[in-house]
Amino acid sequence: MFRTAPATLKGEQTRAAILACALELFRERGFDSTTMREIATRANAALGAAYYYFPSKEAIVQAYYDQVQSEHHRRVTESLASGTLDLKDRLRAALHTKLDVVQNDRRLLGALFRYSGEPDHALSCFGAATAGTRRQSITTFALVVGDEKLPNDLREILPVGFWALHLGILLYFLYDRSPEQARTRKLVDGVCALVASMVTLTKSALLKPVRGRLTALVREAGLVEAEHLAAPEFQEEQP
Amino acid sequence: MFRTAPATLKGEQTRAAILACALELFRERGFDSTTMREIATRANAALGAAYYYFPSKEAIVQAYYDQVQSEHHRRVTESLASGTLDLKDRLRAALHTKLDVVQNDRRLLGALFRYSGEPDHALSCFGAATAGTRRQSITTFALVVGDEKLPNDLREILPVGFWALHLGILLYFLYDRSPEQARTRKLVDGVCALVASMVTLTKSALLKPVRGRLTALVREAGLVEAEHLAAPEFQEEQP
DNA sequence: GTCTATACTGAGATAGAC
DNA sequence: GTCTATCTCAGTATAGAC
Repeated sequence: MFRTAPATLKGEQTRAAILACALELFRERGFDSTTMREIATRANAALGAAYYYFPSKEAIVQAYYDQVQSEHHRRVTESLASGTLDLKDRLRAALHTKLDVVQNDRRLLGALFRYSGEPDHALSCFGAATAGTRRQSITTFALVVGDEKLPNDLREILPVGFWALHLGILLYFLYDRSPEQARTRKLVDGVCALVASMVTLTKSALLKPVRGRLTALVREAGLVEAEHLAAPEFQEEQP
Repeated sequence: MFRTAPATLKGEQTRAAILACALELFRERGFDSTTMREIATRANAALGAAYYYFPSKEAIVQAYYDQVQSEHHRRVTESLASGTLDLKDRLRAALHTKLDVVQNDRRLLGALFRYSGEPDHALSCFGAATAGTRRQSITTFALVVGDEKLPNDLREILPVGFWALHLGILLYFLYDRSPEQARTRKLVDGVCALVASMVTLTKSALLKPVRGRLTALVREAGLVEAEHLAAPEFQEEQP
């Protein structure tokens, strides 16, 4: 995604300083109005140093997001450790912890979606280059599914479905101007209750055929790969 | 959204030339690798002229998309004129005609999503500045719902739901490398059949409560406004 | 391998003359 | 309404210090 981790301790410190100062500036002034030169200056480094570690300004946000994700995984693991939560509450925990992690970073999070419509861009959030990040996030949502007693086809698509849902929630969150994004929090609660009900319902005879068609569709569309770890790489060429 | 229509005939011609040449270049070389200088040169205009009519490069794509949308509305109206299609086939017609209109423009369509994560940007596809465009598109999908016999709450949210679905399809389409995006076409067919089945099912006693909760949630989230014409403006401030 | 310093290019965007 | 000149800033290049 970006340059490999620094080998030396000093290198690691420089990289961390650049990342930290960049995030400070993004939070203060937003992503666009922050320049790479300001970032380097605040980090007491030369412009070249910033570009040595991050190939572009957007790559810094991507690095931030990788941190967000590992922190999210940690928190979800922690929340589910007791093993006492049902599906609804596990999903609630996963979505709320995600929001907790990014709560103060709405001004920079938007940059992550900048290349979402460009398949070949290195920073496209659906592109091949970010498949690793995506796979990890889906793995986190696979924890939410856990060993819930579910039909196999549902088990297969639910992690990807939850991941997609969480993207939608993040988008809503970005646009939510209510104090502390309380509106998004409320939406999360409602959505989780609804999703849990729907999952239960798909076991009924009435809905079984629809469930089968849905899962077949998702599979055929290539939206889910083996082991619940989607890497939506589309085959075939058309140059 | 962008500058108002030119007053003079000559002005209108210049604007049209710039738009046409820009689209040519975007199709040939993609959005990013086309420069505003090249666009102006090909249109026999100065760089300043291009910026006089379009405040930014992305604004040109937005102008293109407004054309796409009015053409889409025209085609949908035409397709539904006979009045013989059922809900599934009306939705199919709406989605396929949309794809027909943009079929050869995948290299520029992606730019439309560039500011989707930035609420305040003039070209955010979910932002206040593009509410008009969005409202029109939802109106087109309201035609698909038509006078189908449906519970009122469903009638209220379906146009917005179809519009959101169509955005997802467009995104899939952008990433679809199968020849002529046959894969997307197949997905559309599957999705339409499934959606129609699900709409029918929501009338059953088993699903009525879930339907009520879903529609309540969508309403509370502010995703649908009066008269089926959503303008997702979020209230309250948090400066 | 990890930087500093500096100069340079390209392109989006703007100001102001006409 | 249109053009020329100019600005800003992301990103590159290079040469060298440690």
